[in-house]
Parts: sequence; structure tokens; C-alpha cells
Amino acid sequence: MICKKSNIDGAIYCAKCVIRKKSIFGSLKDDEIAKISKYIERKSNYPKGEYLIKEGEKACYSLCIKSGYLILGTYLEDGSRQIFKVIFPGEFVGFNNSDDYSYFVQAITDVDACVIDDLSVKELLKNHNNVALRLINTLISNSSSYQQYFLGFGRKTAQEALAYLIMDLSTRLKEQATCSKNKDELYFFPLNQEDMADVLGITKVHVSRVISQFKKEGLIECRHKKLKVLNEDKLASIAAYPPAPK
Amino acid sequence: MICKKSNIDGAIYCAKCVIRKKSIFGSLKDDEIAKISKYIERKSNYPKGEYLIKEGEKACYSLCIKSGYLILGTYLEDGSRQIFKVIFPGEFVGFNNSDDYSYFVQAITDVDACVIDDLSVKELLKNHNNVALRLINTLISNSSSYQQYFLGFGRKTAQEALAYLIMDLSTRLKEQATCSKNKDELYFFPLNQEDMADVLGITKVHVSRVISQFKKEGLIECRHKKLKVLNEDKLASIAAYPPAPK
DNA sequence: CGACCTTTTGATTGGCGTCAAAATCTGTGG
DNA sequence: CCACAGATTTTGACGCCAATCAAAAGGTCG
Repeated sequence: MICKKSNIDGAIYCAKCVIRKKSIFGSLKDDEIAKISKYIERKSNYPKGEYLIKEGEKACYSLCIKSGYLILGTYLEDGSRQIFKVIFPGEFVGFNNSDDYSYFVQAITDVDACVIDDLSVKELLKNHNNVALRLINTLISNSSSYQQYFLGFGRKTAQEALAYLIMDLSTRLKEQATCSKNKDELYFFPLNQEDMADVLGITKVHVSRVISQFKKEGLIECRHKKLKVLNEDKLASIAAYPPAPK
Repeated sequence: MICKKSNIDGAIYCAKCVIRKKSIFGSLKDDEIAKISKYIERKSNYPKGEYLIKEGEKACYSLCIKSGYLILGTYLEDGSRQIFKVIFPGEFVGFNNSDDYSYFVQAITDVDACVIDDLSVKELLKNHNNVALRLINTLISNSSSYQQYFLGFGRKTAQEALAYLIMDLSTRLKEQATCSKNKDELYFFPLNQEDMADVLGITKVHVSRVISQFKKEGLIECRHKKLKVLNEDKLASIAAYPPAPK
């Protein structure tokens, strides 16, 4: 449905892209990037809350996230929701080998993204081995991060899992330098308590209890979509895979 | 450590490989396969119980599983074990973008596998775009099966998760036609109760209780490493993602 | 400022972990 | 072919973590 051509001056467009280095096109040189640019179908802004990919929809395009945060997940029949991952700027989402998307992708902040038709992606992968290799690396990392999630959440108490999730996200956010420059300010944190619950597969009620406890113990400080880790060591030790020996 | 050359008559060897079509080399034609063969380092047999890949070891080779079953997982500090996946014949394991393996791979039956040095794999991926594309597809499927596992196990009761695991494995086994030809016989099933516990992240004691209950209800029949699903519909309905409405 | 959404708090219930020990199976050697 | 050691599975008692139901309180945004 988004698959229609628009006229972007690609050659310059992609060369200047802020997330270029981080993306699967990061290994390409300027002259190669110029060639890639012509594949970019459209650049779009999506408001917070919008579904960029709907579960069950025909799979025909991929997204390169330039800014903003998204969640990737699925709705179950009973209305509950499982979030598989939180997507950060620079990630490449939606490329698929099946006919329909088996997940949704929803913006949880305003998002800025490029759309690439999947046929173009395939052509790209065919003609630019570098890109294919880079994608392979990305996918391998992806699968090890799923494994980490299994460890981080799977066999853990709600406390351990939440500590893990908070550490994981706030670390990644710091790396992105998306966080506030001002030390005294709370950092931006993309998930609310219900989102966290749906990542971890626990109830939002219980998330609230654990978060309250963390606050009481002086481990974190938070409100709305801001959060700051006050005692990183302690939180990390609660989170640690190898689950804390009992 | 396995990385040393041996002399296999590759050209014929790979062309006749039983799992060729299923493998990441499945799209290659005979003449291309002949060229691939020279990359095969060694063909090996591993007895049940042997670790083909050890966690923390230097990552330098990949495996193409010709026959037998393996588990891929990690040991936690407290000695407990998390199994991430059960590996079937035809799968390609061990290719990695990090220095060390972050998981172990252990044979749970006698295994027959080809070893390929990772440098060779990289060269292969570079020179044979088909193979790279095929690997991309495999990795994408892999990541959706991790997502399925999240759903299948994550938010579920032990009953639901076990039903899911049994359905999943026995379905895959049937597709492989590895199962007995004789209808009255129990089918081969690669995991024991402790393995299942370590896949699902629950205790083996509880696995035993649930399995006993399934037997009592006439859903399955099993002993040692054999198992047969007697009431597929019922088991599937217990297993169903969308968790059974309560 | 009011409607809605998110978070908090309390009381109760049940699933699964834990500890412990018995029973059964496996396959190896005499 | 039988006996025995070790592995695997079974069973029971008990306690705790998190789900559930319910309702109030606080925050956000139009």
C-alpha cells in the first residue's frame, strides 16, 4: 500500500542520511550509496501511535528507521499483546520471506523513516553483495539478541526481568546519545509500564508494584516516559543473567 | 580446532548429499555444487552427548548437519541450562559474527556433520550470491521461529507450553519422515523430560507432572525417547497460541 | 476543567518451585 | 542372561511469586 514511487533526489539524500553508518548500507562508499538511493521509495513521518506495519497485511516493503522508536509484536486472540522487540533508529525492519507480515510495527514516538519496496531490496541484495553480508550480520546479531531476551526474561522473577529490561534499554539509549544532555534531568524512556508488561509477558499491575519498589529502594527515578537509573550497579546485579543465586 | 584440511572428493560428495536440497546450498545447480564441495573441510561423526561447539570457544567453523539431532543453548552460572533450539538434519549451525561462540551445540543422538571453516563460508557468501540470499532467508525464518517460541512458551502455563513443544517437535519430525513407518510403534522423540524443562525454563519435576497428566488423559503415549501423539486436536488446542481463553 | 489513560494499592487465589525420597528404566559388565 | 550402578521419571508436602479482580488516585491532554 505504501509501494509507490516518489521523486527524491536520492544520490544526495542517502549520502547525507544521519543513520547511514549504522544501517545495513553502512559499509557502502559514497559512490555506491548514490546508486542505492534510487531504490528509496518514500520518506515518511509517522505520528506516535501509528502502525507502520500491520499484522496479516501483505508483506511488500521494508523500513529504514531514521528517528524515533517503535515496537514490534503481535496481538493474541484474547486481545493481549506480546512485544518482541523495541526498535531503535538505524534499524531495518519488515524484510520478510513470507507473504504476510506475522507481526505489527507501531510507532511509540513520532517516527521518521524511509520506505523501500521489497523487490528493490531483493535486487539490492543481489547486486550489492556487501549489503547482503551486512544484512546477514544484522540478522545473526538479531538472533543472538533474541537468545539474550530468553535469558533475560525467561527464567526470571519479575524483579530480575524488569531490571534487565531497564538496563538493556537505558544502555542502548545512552549509546545512541538520545538521552538528555543535562545530568539532572530524567532521561527519555520510550516504554510505559503497560509496554514493559507486554515485553516481559507479565501484568501491568505487577510491573507497577516492582517499579514502585525500585523507586523506594532508590534504584531508579521515573515518571511518564522519562526514567533515570540512580544505582546502576545494584540494578545490574539484580538483572544479571546468570540469575542471582538463590 | 577442527579447522584443518582433509581430502574429500568434494565434487561428488556434496552433489550426493542427502540434505543438500534442504540446506542453504539447496538452490545451487550441480555444477555450482561441485565448486562448493571444495570448501568442505571435513566430514565427521559425533557420538551422542558430544559437544560440537563449546560456549566461549573461538568461533571459527560452521556445521552442516547431515543426520541426527542436537541442542543449542547456554549454561548459566548456577549450573542451570537454557536450551534455545533443537537442531534438525539439514540445518546450518555455528556461523557467527562474534569472536567466540555464545552458545554450545551438543549432540543428543549420534550425529553426522560436515565442517566448514568460517573463512570459507565468508568466501562462499561473497562469491555465490544465491547462497547469501538463501542464508538470509534461513536467518529470517529463524528469527520468526524465535518469536513463535516467545509466544509458545512465554506467557503460558506449563501445560500449554509443553503441549506446544510436543506439537512443534512431532510435527517437524513427521515432515522429516524420520519417524517410524510402523503406525503402531511409538515415534522417535529426541528430548527427554529434563531437556524439555530446559527448553521451557521450568523444572523437570513439573514437566513430569504435566506429562503424566497428558498420558492419563490419553493425549500422548511415551517412554524413554519415544513419543506418540494420540489426540492431536486436543493437544493442539491446549497448545494454541492465542492462549486458551480462560 | 472534565474525560480518559496510566499508575497505585489491597485482598485473594493458584500455579509452579523447592526439597525429599521412592520407583522405574537403561545399558554395561560379569 | 542376570545383576547392579547410574540416570530418568514419579510422587508428595509445603511455600512463594505473580495473576486476578476490584477500585481509587494521580496525570495528561484536548
